[in-house]
Amino acid sequence: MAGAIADVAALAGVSKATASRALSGKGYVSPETRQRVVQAASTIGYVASPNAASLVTGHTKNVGVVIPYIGRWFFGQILEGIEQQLLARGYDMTLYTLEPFSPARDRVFDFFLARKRFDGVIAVNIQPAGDELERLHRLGIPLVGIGGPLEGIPTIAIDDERVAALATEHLIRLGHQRIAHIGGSLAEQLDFSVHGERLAGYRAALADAGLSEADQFVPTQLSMPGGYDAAVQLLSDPTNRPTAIFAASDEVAIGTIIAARRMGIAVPTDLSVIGIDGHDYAELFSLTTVEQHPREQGVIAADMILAGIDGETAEPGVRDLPTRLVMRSSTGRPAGA
Amino acid sequence: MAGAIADVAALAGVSKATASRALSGKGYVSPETRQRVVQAASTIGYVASPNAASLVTGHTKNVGVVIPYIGRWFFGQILEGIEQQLLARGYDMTLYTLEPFSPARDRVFDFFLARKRFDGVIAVNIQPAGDELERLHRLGIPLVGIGGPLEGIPTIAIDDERVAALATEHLIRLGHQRIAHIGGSLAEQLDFSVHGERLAGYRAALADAGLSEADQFVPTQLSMPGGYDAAVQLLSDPTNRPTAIFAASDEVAIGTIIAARRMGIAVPTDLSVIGIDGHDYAELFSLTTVEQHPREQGVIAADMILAGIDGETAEPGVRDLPTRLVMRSSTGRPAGA
DNA sequence: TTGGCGCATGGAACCGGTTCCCTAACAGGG
DNA sequence: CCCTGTTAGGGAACCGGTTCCATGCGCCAA
Repeated sequence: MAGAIADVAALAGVSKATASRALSGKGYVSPETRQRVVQAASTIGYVASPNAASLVTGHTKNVGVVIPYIGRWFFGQILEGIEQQLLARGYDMTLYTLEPFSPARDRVFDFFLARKRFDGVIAVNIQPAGDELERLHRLGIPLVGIGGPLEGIPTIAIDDERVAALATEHLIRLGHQRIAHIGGSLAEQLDFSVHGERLAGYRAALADAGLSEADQFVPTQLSMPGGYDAAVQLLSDPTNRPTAIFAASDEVAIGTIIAARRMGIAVPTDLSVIGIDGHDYAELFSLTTVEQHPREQGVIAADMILAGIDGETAEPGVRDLPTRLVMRSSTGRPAGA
Repeated sequence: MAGAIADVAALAGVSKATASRALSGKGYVSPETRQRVVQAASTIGYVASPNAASLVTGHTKNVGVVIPYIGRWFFGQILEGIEQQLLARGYDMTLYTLEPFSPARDRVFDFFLARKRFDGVIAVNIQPAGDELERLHRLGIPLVGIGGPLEGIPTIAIDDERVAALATEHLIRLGHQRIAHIGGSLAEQLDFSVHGERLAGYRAALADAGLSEADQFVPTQLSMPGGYDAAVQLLSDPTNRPTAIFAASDEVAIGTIIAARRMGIAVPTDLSVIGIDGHDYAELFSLTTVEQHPREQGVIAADMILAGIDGETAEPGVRDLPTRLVMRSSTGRPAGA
């Protein structure tokens, strides 16, 4: 191996100890000596081995991220935010995907996370099952969550119930009385408390407006095809059709719009559609939505975990991020109004 | 810290050496001793420190992945494939996003990749600039590429030129004579040789059919909004309108379809649209496309890098993966035919 | 009986850094 | 002039594993 610190030290004519101090900038080293060491390091092409350093310092400069999917827009945005921030601070990001009911869960928790490879772990939309939460805490390193609340872990999220209520109220204010909801399956609830909360927000808003009997919920996959299928199901009976649909995500909302178009139902004249996310494609479909900013969430989570690694103790609990209703032309007054 | 191998050894009443052998399964250990050691390890809750092990073995069980974006469908699929395969083999995946002209490039190459933290590196759609390629090789570890060809590195890809020709020929076979191409900007060519090759394939197919004078290329972002904008530009003049569009990606194709619908142009009656990718959403839009399988590509790349780490030397060069034309109803004969 | 071999195990070196502790030189203050 | 504090730098321990080498023992063949 070309380039251990001993070689640098030898070339510069100093001890390993001095070479280390010179390169790290800690401790007393005369300017000339430092200069010599730096020079030697660069001629050799020396790069420090993080493994060796971690071994003694106990810091790995590596953060683990556990996330259910990579490919979906929402999660991709979060990852980009996290990665950007970690990179800027000199940290690596090691990624594990942990699909809801994957048999790999145990493996990830036991084998990968348990080893002392990380300075901190960010759990994105992971609802720990069984003793998984305890195992996370046992790691003894800072933890940060994004999404659902995690016992004893500082978490950033949006207030899903309130956001859902906000979206539903927007439809109510426009005059709609028959408002359906297409949302995440409650069977997947294990990993996404989000689904239940958005449904609850929808129902609370209906109840507040005295529209509870109009409650109509169709569960589906949170994707465009999922939204499409659910919408077809919901809109196929012309005699009994909602005038507005609150979709739990923008992709679902877009799928809904496509279904409506294909069925000859005009949006927003015959059907208003609102989503949640602020997806990159929302504008293309003129979609009214409540924006959250997943990329921002990733940035904030990274900042929090870095602060935790630096010794600041964040109090557990959920920190709600602001959201914003963005009106476009997929929503309007119902035909009768 | 609770649980170094020395503690395990002490509890089992053996030496560190024996404990290590018992746990790794290498070397001679009597069954009873092994049993005792394993027992001790589990009562203590011992997990090996990969850093310490890497230090002496030289293997980190960690693969670096460099990729231009995370959030886009295509790259997300690749990542899922890579990650799944690495996880199954006990490897970690550390991720760096390297956007085409990002100033972070140098940082990634110098600071992150240069350290001896990886057993191998997978470069996804990275066209190295300047001495970046040489720096990759200098790492002295197995390298695998996905996408564009990389000098001296085994790469898996699809034959972009042929795929583009295939798609274009499909349109020609249907009887189209005015076929436009919406593709990636050649200014981004630095990172995506793909763009140029697809354009070349398109032109070659036109030339073969004696339609060269119909060549009409509009560069754009490879996304739905990108496709939408380009399509609007391409279709806005009714007197001079192509009857078919070959889009360089499915997202572009979908954006094109949306634009056409909004402009009152029927697909496929007035306009045929074909894409490339096999996107999850292709079916929803009845999109004819040439399927590649990015997730598969990720799996194969992971297998190759693991083989390389195991000492098998793969010869450099591009390994082309099969693709498949999937016909749906976004393409058809031109109106006049 | 002796030599050699296979198995089981312990001691110690080693991987490549960081850091503690110690010494030395050279101030400045009393 | 001596004591103390500050700056520079070296030696060595240490982080937590893996692996080389040496040792001991039982057993079989010569």
